[in-house]
Amino acid sequence: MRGKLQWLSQHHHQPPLPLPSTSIRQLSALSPTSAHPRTPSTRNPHLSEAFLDMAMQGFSVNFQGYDSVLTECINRRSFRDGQLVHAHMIKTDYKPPVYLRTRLIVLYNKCDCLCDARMVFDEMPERNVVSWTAMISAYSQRERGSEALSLFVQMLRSGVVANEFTFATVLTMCAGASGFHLGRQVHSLIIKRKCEAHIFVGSSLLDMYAKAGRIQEARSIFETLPERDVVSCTAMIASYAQLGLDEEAIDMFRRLYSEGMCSNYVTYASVLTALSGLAALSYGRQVHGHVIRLELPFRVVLENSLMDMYSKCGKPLCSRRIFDSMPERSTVSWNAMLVCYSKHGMGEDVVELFRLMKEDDKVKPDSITLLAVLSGCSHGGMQNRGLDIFDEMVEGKYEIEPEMEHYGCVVDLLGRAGLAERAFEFIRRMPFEPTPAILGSLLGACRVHSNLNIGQLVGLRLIEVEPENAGNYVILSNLYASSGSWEDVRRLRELMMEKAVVKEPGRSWIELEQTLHTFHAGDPSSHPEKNELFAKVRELSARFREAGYVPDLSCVLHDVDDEQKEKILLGHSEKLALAFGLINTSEGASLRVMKNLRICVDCHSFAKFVSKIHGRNVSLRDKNRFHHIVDGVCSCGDYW
DNA sequence: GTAGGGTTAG
Repeated sequence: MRGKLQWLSQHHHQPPLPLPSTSIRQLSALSPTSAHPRTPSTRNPHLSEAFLDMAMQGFSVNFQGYDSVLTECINRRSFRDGQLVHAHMIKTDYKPPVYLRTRLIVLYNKCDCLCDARMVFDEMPERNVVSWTAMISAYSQRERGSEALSLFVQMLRSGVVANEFTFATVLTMCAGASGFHLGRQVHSLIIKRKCEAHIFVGSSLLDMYAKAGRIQEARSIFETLPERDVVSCTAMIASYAQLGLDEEAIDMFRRLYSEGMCSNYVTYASVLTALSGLAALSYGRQVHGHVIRLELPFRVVLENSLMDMYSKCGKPLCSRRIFDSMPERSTVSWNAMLVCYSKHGMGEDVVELFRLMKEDDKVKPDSITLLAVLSGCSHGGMQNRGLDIFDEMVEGKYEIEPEMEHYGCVVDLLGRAGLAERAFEFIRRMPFEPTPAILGSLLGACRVHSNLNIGQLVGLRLIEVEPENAGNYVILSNLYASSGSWEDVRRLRELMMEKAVVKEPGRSWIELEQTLHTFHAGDPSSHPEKNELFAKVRELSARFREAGYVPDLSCVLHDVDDEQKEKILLGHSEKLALAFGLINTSEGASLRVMKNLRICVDCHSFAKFVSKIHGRNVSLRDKNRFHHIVDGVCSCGDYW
């Protein structure tokens, strides 16, 4: 049961992550200056002026002169000066060689003037691989994939041989599901050209495979790289983290760290993503200590991931402390804080923070902002405010077109307000076909408000479009059970057996003394304290029954008798984790439990009794949100 | 001269 998460155990010979108290100095020594992103050069700030003076006086300029002045313009991203240099070439009838024309492409691209760059490119009497790659890269950086791709094809057809720069650029463009097919073809070409051993090509290649979900292929590319650097190592760690393979991400970080890998701000941002997924608070705090002391550049990015780590570890106040101390904030920073409040059901804080964001001229709300605000209003019991904000959105107040997810939030808002009929009508009038997630949200609302009519309609439709999702059957079964329709519960169970539903195995975990303890539903087999644990859950259940707890058997859809159903319920992973926490912590200590799926009604009720009878604050993170339970009352208002 | 990894949601 302790399983693979043992990397967090204190029994390891070496510290699992570099601890702030012991190894800061060592880490500082490892911190690479070379890996810091390039900053615009500030040397020779008057070169352009000197050039312009000379040009005004009618001097002609030679190759070296143009080269140095263009370099300066590129470094300073000075469009105006660059344009004057370009105009001077034309005026003096200077015919720039390929090299200088390529410099002009780079300059215009850096100044965000893609059209000018393309014009220079089109007017080139001859082109080499560098000028082609510069132009392809320009399109790729501005997310103009189709133009970049068509140029790449033209380049190959014209007989110019692609080099490592070209391949790295094109592969980066192919990262993402839609580019995978092309990426594979590029990979074959790379193998033919024997470019694969190049570290830039290798890291973009592994990233391309990982972003297509092919983590094994990504890993094997990584393992066969002839050398590694901070980018290729970080790409591998980030790939695991982005796919939710958090333990693998941390294992990889530990391995590479022990092998002397350099880390930079991107590495730590990726490590924090993995720690957020695991809700490994004590390790997240250690990383926090590090990044402060290392004084890494790009603080905004790092602080954003720190905020998110604290949020996902159940510490919204810590997130806010970071947010308040930030010298500058991006839209992502605001979004991260809004999402934090939303997941923690802090509706008023969401609304207030959104108000402050609108007052800040430096940032502009985007689609994610509105998603966070709408879902925050829903989870935080501010339904009317949420509906108003959606109306404002439709009116164009935020200049953001509502997308499917925003419509989904409205269904959630209406459902939570007990307006299932209106939500149903809203779905019918939406400009989109409802996704399973939207139908699921309405079904959940019908369960809470015991609306059998609409619930049945929506539930059966949902099972039709998403027959493999066991959660749908369970919620509809809850609904049938609560209205006493036992015959329907039986029929539903048969239907589920027929469709051979495979449920994602339930898993919960709890962090105690820097070790994550994981529990799988119905399987405490390998844990040293298994007997004690099962006995404890039984004992708790019996005690809670005296206080009014009634096991909700409709949460079990197996075709077994009630006694067996109760046994299955007692084996739910979050109950095992809660019992483990009660046994191993001192009286009155808070319990922080994480679950990979949505919490079931019965476990939610069980957790409320834990808090009430044992005087423990329980913080439970499920797939969708946090449940903060104090004295038997949950912050979700029993709606999730 | 041209190039690779990252933070919020789902």
